[in-house]
Amino acid sequence: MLRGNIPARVDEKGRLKIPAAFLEELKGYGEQFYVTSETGDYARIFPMKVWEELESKLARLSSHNQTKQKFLTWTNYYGQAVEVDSQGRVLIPPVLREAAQMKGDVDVMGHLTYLEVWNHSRSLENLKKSPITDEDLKILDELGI
Amino acid sequence: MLRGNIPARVDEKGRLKIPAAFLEELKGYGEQFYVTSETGDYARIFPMKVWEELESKLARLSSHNQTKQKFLTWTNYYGQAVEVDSQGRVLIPPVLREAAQMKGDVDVMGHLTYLEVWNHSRSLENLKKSPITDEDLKILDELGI
DNA sequence: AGAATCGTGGCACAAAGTGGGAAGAAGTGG
DNA sequence: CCACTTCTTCCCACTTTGTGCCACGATTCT
Repeated sequence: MLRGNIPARVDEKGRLKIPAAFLEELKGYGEQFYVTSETGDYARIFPMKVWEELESKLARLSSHNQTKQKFLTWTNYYGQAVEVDSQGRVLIPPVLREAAQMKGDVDVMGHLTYLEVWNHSRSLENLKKSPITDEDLKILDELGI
Repeated sequence: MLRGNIPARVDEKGRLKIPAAFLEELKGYGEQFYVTSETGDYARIFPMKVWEELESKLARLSSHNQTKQKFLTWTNYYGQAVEVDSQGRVLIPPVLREAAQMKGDVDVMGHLTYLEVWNHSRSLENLKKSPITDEDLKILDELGI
């Protein structure tokens, strides 16, 4: 399972080196990945199999389901199938590279079955937006966490 | 169960030697650990199994639960899976090393199922900020402690 | 006091990350 | 349909970071 955050860089050519710790975990899935986003604020990197499962879940929904349609429209817009190269790098598709500001310093976070990549400064802004309050701590405490 | 406080040091390379007393207690859990923090003020070292249990507790909550989301956002940001080496050391991930000032003297405290590590001088400040008040003593007394 | 264990630091090797060049492929415009 | 440009991919080399190993010093236990 993919967990935690490893800082990385996207080079001039839009290539992202997948941190070794994640690559190790992902190597059971082959070289095929699907890179996309729902919003364009970040990039999500799915092993192709994981994405296909997600697709088949969607397929069970009615084709008139608005939410499903929207999701597919956006993920299609930003999406592209990619392969990792021999040095463990993937090329971020230009559309997403632009939208999610995939250049320079980025944070690569594990989300159990896929990776989520944020532009580093955008990631910080995002954190600031969700501070943990004393109230939150109390709730967590009640849950035994 | 992990209890008490043992001073330790983080070396130049960001490695923390887990005090032998705690290591003994932890050896049933294997070499995999998850190092993270909610706030970045300290580091928490969870045996992977303990962390996974915590994750599954969270999984039972709605994905719209704000507190859960915040908690995961932060712990994911600071988190990284690590292994203890043959000498009982773990590498503190760079992000946390920076945020929680994991260098030089630190205090390693047992919290029953995980360890909490504070920069020593920060730990002192923290203690001073939360003195036990007469009010607290009264409450403890009522609880028969 | 002696033996054993624990913590600490240093060093050397290995692995991971980074960047750049050049060849190849794809796309564009004349 | 060809020439040119741009983007991608592959490969190599350098730098940084992490890891394993060993040895010394301190501490504890007997």
